[in-house]
Amino acid sequence: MKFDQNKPIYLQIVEFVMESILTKQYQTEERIPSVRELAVALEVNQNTILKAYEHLENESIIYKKRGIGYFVDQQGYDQIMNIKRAEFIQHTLPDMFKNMQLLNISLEDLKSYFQQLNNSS
Amino acid sequence: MKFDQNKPIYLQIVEFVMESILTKQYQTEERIPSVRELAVALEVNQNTILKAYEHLENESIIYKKRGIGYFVDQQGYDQIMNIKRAEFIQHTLPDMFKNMQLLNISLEDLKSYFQQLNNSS
Amino acid sequence: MKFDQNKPIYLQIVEFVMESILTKQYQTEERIPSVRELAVALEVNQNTILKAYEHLENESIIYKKRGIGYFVDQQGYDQIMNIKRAEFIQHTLPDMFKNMQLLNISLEDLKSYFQQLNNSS
Amino acid sequence: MKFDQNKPIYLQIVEFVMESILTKQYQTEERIPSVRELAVALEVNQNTILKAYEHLENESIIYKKRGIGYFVDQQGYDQIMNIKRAEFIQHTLPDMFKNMQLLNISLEDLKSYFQQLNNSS
DNA sequence: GTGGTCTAGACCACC
DNA sequence: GTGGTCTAGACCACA
Repeated sequence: MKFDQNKPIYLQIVEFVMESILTKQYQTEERIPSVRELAVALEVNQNTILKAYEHLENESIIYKKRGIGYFVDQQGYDQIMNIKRAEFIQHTLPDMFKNMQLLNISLEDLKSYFQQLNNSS
Repeated sequence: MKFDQNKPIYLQIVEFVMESILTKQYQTEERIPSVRELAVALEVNQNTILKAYEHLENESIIYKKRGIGYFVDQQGYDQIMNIKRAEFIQHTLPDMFKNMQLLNISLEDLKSYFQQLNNSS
Repeated sequence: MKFDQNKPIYLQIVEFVMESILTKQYQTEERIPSVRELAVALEVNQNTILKAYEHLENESIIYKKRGIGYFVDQQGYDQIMNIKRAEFIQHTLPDMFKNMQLLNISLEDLKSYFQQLNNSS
Repeated sequence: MKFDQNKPIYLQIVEFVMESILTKQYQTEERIPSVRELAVALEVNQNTILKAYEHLENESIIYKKRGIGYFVDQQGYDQIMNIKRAEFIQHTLPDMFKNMQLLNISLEDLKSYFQQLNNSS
């Protein structure tokens, strides 16, 4: 996996796990990869994975069973939705609207970008 | 001026100068405040201002004359637009579209958010 | 290491690192000394080393990994060659030819200087 | 006149005057432009011209008559030749030979560069 | 006056 | 451990 050097790696891993849960790759109450496994898979220090998992644990998205591993919390999916929705409305949207004004981009332009991205992916 | 504690001050100053140019408060080829002046005005160290100015100089947004000061580059305005546009298309947009899919938000929803923000401001 | 008092120390460090790469003392993708290490070794402030490294990073000669260190960029060697070649052709050469005319020195004279220097070294 | 922002302007003016003397545009014992005149002509601060003239005076290349102006010294021409020759041999040449080795440029290559420049000028 | 370099030292986030 | 930000203050060359 390639990481953006401008954002903390552990936060990018948090994102990665969140998306895996949102897309149901990790189901509710299912065990997620161990710290070691993921560290090897992503070619990252174990401490970095641990920090990401602790972060997710603090947000009640995953929980750990001692000696066994980390599991997707029952309320994990909903928690992620809440967090993502809040961030979207409080940061992503205002930020985007501000830039649209500065760059003179209209909602119509947005629509065509949207279609372009959909076609290419 | 109050600074966001989560972002480097010098980058916030970079933003500040860019917006001053975008809004024509600093005109093309006009002299911008000296390092010392701005340091006093913003209550930060001179080195912090200098770092911001050097950053802007690297992006060809401002240039310096020895012993005189910093000036808005002829192509400064366009450079800022290029930078902002690139960031918008490469990061803001894909990020937003991805979140829209995950959060199940449609373009129609976006439109109504847009109108809400416009009314309230 | 002794520094020439007429040139900024950080630029002399830039030169030093470049030559270490050119002479293969630092190999491609190899880690170079940490900011602190080099600061101690050269007896200068950490900020001075950092400034040199940032300069080299801007020229795509080295790159950094968060929390790990600086590494020689894949294209580092070529970049240095490009920079040095450009400087040679745009500055050193025209400067020399101009002086040769003013001082009435011919290409033949140059050849003998060249041989003198080679013999003495 | 356009100045290289990387070198002190007053030194570039020193160069300019030296070349004017070498090419006999300013003859021995002839009066050179007044500080004010040259300042206007080159669009530079008078202090800058003054600094250049004082520098040239220190090297016995020009001398001043109070209330009248600056004049090319009797030994001015020879002085310039000495200075330029010394600099050429001590700095320009070794610097160039060093770069030639690093860049893998031979004396033959130099010859062709030389002819190119002669043709284009 | 202007920008620029450098230091010593503190403090931070990240790996 | 790593890089990075920031400060206070000194000192310099240049216009």
